[in-house]
Amino acid sequence: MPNNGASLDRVFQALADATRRAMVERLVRGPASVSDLAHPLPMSLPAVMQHLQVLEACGLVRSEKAGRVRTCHIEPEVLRAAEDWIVRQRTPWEKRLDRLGDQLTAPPATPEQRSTS
Amino acid sequence: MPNNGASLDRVFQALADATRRAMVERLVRGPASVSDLAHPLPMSLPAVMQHLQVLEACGLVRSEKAGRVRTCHIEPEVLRAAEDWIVRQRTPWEKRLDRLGDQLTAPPATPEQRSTS
DNA sequence: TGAATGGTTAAGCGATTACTTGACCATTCG
DNA sequence: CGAATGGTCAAGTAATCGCTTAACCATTCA
Repeated sequence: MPNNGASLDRVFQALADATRRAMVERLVRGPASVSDLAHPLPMSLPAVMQHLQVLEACGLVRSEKAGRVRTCHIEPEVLRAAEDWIVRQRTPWEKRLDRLGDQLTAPPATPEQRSTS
Repeated sequence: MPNNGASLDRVFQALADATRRAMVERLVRGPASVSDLAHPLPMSLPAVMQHLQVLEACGLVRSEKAGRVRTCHIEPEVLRAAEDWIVRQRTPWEKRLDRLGDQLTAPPATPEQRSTS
């Protein structure tokens, strides 16, 4: 289960594009077809398809085809995984700020010790 | 103030790389020099420098040089901006789930209306 | 002074991105 | 049937990415 690093790569990479974020913003308001997604975007349909493939590759979006129309919907858990990583970063530096309150006058100390040398 | 699209692009792009995320994970535990950052990473110093430049370009990290050592620290507000975008997406689909509870039996309706045609 | 340490610059390279155009397939409907 | 609609495939391209090596500068210290 690639719930780890490589998949976070893909999720953040997917979110690193304004077009794709716009597609996500659209999909959180409800499912949409590929051309619904494409309609407000200033690019060709194949381009939108490629963005959609990026979103699907990282699990952020899923889609099924019924007749000739493919309907896309968002997969909120993956969005949540990205959020979780960020939140997990916040916790350590919040703790650090606590300790900073305790020992504001402590010596600068070693900011980071070299492993063995 | 580029609190908007283009800067979110850069932040997510910065986070879309495992090396850069590792650097962030390190920095949330406290400031570090460039070579501190580089030490656990399987790549050359210049490569780390380039990653650092990406992190600085999006405001996620700041650094000052004292003597011959450059000390880097994280800039939590930018991390927060990325988190905020994700959270803002969660809200609409949570609301959507509420409405879904109300009208589970409603007609499929128009998933998205074409603008004018 | 001169060597070690810490960082920086520049050039180059293969891989990946974000598109494009053009052709094409499949479903639906007059 | 045959045209319109919705989507897909393939190839090409310019720009960006992640990394390397080699050379170099600046601070510190024996």
